[in-house]
Amino acid sequence: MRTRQILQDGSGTPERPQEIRGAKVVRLGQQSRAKAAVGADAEAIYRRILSAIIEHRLAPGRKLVEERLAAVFGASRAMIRQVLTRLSHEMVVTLVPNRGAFVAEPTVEEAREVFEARRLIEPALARKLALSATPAQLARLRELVAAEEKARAQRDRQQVIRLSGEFHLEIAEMAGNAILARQMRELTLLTCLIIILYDSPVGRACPEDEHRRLLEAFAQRDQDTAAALMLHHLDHVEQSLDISLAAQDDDDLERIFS
Amino acid sequence: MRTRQILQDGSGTPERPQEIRGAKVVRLGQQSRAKAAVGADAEAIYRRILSAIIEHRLAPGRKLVEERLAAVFGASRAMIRQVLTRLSHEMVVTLVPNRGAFVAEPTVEEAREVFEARRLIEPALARKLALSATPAQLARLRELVAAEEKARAQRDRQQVIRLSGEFHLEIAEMAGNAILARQMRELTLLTCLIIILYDSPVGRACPEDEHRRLLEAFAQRDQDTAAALMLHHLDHVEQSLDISLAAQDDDDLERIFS
DNA sequence: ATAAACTTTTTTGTCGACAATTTCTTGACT
DNA sequence: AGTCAAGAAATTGTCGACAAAAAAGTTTAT
Repeated sequence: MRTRQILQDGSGTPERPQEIRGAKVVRLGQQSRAKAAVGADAEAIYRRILSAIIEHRLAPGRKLVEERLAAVFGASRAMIRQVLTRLSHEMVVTLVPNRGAFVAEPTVEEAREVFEARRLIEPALARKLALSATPAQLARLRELVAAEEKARAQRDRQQVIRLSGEFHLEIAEMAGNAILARQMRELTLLTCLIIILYDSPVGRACPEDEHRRLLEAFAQRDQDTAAALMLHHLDHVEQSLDISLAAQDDDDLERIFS
Repeated sequence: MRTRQILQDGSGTPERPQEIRGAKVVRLGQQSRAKAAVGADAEAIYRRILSAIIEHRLAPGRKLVEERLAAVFGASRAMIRQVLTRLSHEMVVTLVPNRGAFVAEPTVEEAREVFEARRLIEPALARKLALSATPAQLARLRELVAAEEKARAQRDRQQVIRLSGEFHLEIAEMAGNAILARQMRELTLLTCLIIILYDSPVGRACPEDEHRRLLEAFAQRDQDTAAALMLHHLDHVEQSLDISLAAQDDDDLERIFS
């Protein structure tokens, strides 16, 4: 993956002193190729943990013990702590006082809310991008869709989820509203967790070519179609979860008696 | 708050710490009456600093020196640091590596983006609330509007800004989507900063009774009117800033040559 | 055998100290 | 004077140590 120059990330936009700043662009946490067992800045650790969560190597609910992580990354506990608080602000990790950090487990209610939020925001972003997309941007999106289709062909479900999220995030960033892009990043990350949690392994026929059709609408500057497709796509993804949303209720037994 | 029973499984480490969460509801940082010079948990410090920023006692761009704050609140520097990173994640404070923390100064571009985001989200929330508002909720909103009108009558501009933000935030929370409410909190906080920065002292005729009319639409369960009023209101507020948005360009001299 | 009470171990929370960096001050030079 | 450089002061970044809390393990009594 190439390092792209986009100003974003959860820790706030660097106001006045525009550049300074590490400048590393953090997407949905693609795994860093360098295995680098030692020497680690907070940014790198952040990305590796995020990757592990997105790629489901750290399952939702999993406890993240500070000292353990510190040992793994050859970092101090303070640094791990810093990373965990950042992840908790991004809602990927739940921080429970005196208990520790856990990979977030969005509830069914939260899942519904996330999709409701996305339905409000993303069609509007699609509309914007349809109006303004440059050839370079379209090429970049095509690249992502191609990678996703390839991963799908190889039945690499984790990569499909990650790349699909990245596709939506890229659209948000291209739409030219950094604030909304930031919020979409949160929603996209949450969506990855939700899919991991609530996706039914049976009815797997989700986005298929919907991303590609969306892309075509961008290319043709067809705002209405782009917005409509995006809305439909989101509904589609949410629908594919509904089955398990119901099934999940059984699992809530412990929560009911508390 | 209740402590929930967490089931720890032998092999892996799946747990579910759902929803213990901060629990304390933090609004836009109403000033705590207790001046409490000593003994301070992170939450209290957070609220006091946020209050100071919202109420413009800490102006945008102002540097926040850790040790100074630690002395003021009788807390350790580590604790201040924790609060500052939280504020930076909420975009109220900008954290510059090796330089320190500064009260955020949203750019004109960011201001535009914030209002664009709000136009997408808030009319939908207004529509939802119009459908579901309970008498108690309406009473609470009436209370807020009354307080705002009183502050306006007393020409207490800071309180007007704060209460106005609180009104919008309350609507977001009542609308029944916690994710969106959270995002609206960020946007509302940013809006407070934006108004402080870019409000023209001349054309002061902003929301007037718009909040009250919105409230009436809720009371009558008139979804369409509520959404339309909200949209109009947001445009109105943004318009009132436009004059200074242009004027601000002059001020950007330093930014241009950097 | 079960459950409560106690003890040990693990894990998190907090602080102060030291190193690295930036900012301010002083002084020399053109 | 103005600019630059070196030193001093202030400020941030990082770490390890200790205290507090929770979890796991052990004993004891019923």
